Amino acid sequence: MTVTLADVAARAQVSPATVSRVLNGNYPVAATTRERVLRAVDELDYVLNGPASALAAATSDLVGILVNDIADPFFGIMASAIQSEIGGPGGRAGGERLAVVCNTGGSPERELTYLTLLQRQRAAAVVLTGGAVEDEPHASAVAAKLRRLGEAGTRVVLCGRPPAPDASAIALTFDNRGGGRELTEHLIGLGHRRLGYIAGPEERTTTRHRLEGHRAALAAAGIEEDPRWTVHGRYDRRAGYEATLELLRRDPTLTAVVAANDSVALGACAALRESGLRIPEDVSVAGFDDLPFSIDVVPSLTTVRLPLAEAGARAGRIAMGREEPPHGGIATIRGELMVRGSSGTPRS
Amino acid sequence: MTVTLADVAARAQVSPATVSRVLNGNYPVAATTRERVLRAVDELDYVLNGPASALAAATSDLVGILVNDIADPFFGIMASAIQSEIGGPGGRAGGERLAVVCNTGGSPERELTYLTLLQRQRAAAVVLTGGAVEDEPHASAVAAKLRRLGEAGTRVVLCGRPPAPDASAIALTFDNRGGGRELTEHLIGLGHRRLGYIAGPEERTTTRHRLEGHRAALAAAGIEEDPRWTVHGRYDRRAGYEATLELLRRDPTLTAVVAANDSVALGACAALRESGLRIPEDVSVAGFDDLPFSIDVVPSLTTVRLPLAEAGARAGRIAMGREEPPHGGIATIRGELMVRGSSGTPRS
DNA sequence: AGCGTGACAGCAAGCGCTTTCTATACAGGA
DNA sequence: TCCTGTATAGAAAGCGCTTGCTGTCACGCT
Repeated sequence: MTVTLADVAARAQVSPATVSRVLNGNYPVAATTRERVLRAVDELDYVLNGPASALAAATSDLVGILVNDIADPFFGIMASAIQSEIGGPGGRAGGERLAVVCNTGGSPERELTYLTLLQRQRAAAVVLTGGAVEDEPHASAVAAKLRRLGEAGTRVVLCGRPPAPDASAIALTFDNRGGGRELTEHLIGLGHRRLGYIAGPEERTTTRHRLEGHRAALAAAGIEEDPRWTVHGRYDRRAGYEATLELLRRDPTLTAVVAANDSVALGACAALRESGLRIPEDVSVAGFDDLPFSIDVVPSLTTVRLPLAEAGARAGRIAMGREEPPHGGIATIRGELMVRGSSGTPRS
Repeated sequence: MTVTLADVAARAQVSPATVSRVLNGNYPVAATTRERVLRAVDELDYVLNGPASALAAATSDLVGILVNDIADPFFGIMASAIQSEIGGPGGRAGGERLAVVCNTGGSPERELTYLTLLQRQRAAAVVLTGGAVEDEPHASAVAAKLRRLGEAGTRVVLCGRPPAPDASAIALTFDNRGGGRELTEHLIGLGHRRLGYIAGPEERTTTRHRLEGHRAALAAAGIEEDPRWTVHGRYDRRAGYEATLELLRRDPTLTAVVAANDSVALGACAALRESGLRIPEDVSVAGFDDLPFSIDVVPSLTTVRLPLAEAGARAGRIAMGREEPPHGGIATIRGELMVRGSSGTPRS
């Protein structure tokens, strides 16, 4: 039914071994023979059987990219950058690899299952992006799985994710804490003293780090934080919208709202406007990530730019063994404060 | 080194065949035996070898999702919906499938290579999303490849993509033409007579269809189009920004700008504002797709909502054989005009 | 002339699983 | 009691490819 290596070999009048070697190009084959083989491949429209070759060679050309939410540009941008370096089709020549992005939806179980699936496929490399879940049993399960993957020869790289406690994987981490701190310092510098904070889901590292940075800035300025000023929600505009309404309900005198990320900030802006508040005259707003739309909204968003594409590209190269891992296996990538229209001095 | 089926069998004191059957659950195995096997699997921390099982069974649990640009929420949302229905981890129970999204970057070659890679992996199904490239040789190469995939048992579904000429694949198409027409009719209804159009890349079906809809509306209203009113660019904000500047340069009297999609519209808004024009008082703006941010920008964007998530989910179910394909293999999905703040009556 | 030496090509042994067919065991029914 | 049917387990033959090892041949050297 389907064409196999043997068929090609027969047609080219060579042994299957020779065909395999022509296709893999890692063993000397005379030019004329190669030619003959390639012609046969072409004529028969032969396509290598991936599973069979993966089995025989004990390696595969699959590279997994785990993301929390593929519909979120934060992950999309990173995934895109990683993938372009993985050198899937169109990347630099050489082994064509199938870069596959897996959407965990932020669920620890799915993350684990995808990891198992990739392990099952004997993936060549795995890149995990975005914040991790801090739930203890899950965290150690993931760590164990990553260790096992590493032992099996799969290269594991974390991108925008805190290093594993046992440092078993190479990690490119975003300095969420530092960015969060800088952002809030900026607002404090403008004169704000009552700042609401819309945090992400409780159990995520990203959420915690950004919040810690925020609080560190408050503490450094001697501002005592009111527990009512913090609300948790998901990382999307809807959550930002609702959280802002809640914040306003709890304390209408807030002069600034710091959001967990740009999408949340967008929702916050909508809520503020609907509440009749002007930005930034009445309330300042700040985001995080600097996604593409952030500069276009009105007023443009004050935020912390994270070099998502650069980090992704680097992670991709490291995963492919095309770049040296950072010294010590861990690199911290800093964000850059982008001061724009959504932040201003508080109303007196 | 690595644990194999045979190791598990030895430990559980059964034959490899039995272990395989326990794992695949499609053959009667006594409860006590099953139990013993599962315990052994657990104790040895055994993970099935995907390639080996795919080879032996001649099927795999990979499902491919092709997207033009993973960093674009348009595709992210669809991919996410498809994936959740594919029932990757966390989906409904049963066969766990590895849904992999492949980023073609809009390049025909990469699209083709990914298709080959998926064919090589003997993918269970493939979903192609978004507009196709109209370049003839490429189009027929893709069609041929899809046909071959179909013959090999891979289910092929097109989502948000025009049906293949030979109707070889199931297609869920967006009515881009109708949406484009409706949108422009709306603007004409408001009194606009000089409308700029920022189209996507020339060779894409989506671009052409939306533009045709626009022109049909103009023609129906007896408005003769000035060729200077159309500019082509990519589907991103940057392109929208630049195209708008160009449009303004060519004809400063335009009263409306219709963009290829929401991101482009966002860039257009930025350019207009920087040119000192108010929206919609001086110039109306319209987008397409109704991405999540479109309702939050100021002014909120008049656009055509495409049910991306619903379409994706449906495509996913069809790909998994969990929903009947539409009658005739083709379904057209209509968009819905969303009239919002960015469109108004033209300045007299 | 004899022979070491490259440069290629082929043989054949798996890689780890699935699955068909066969074997065994026990329960009823005749 | 013997035979048949049913439930369950095992033996073994691949699935299509890779690769270590074994030729074979044509040179060029001594």
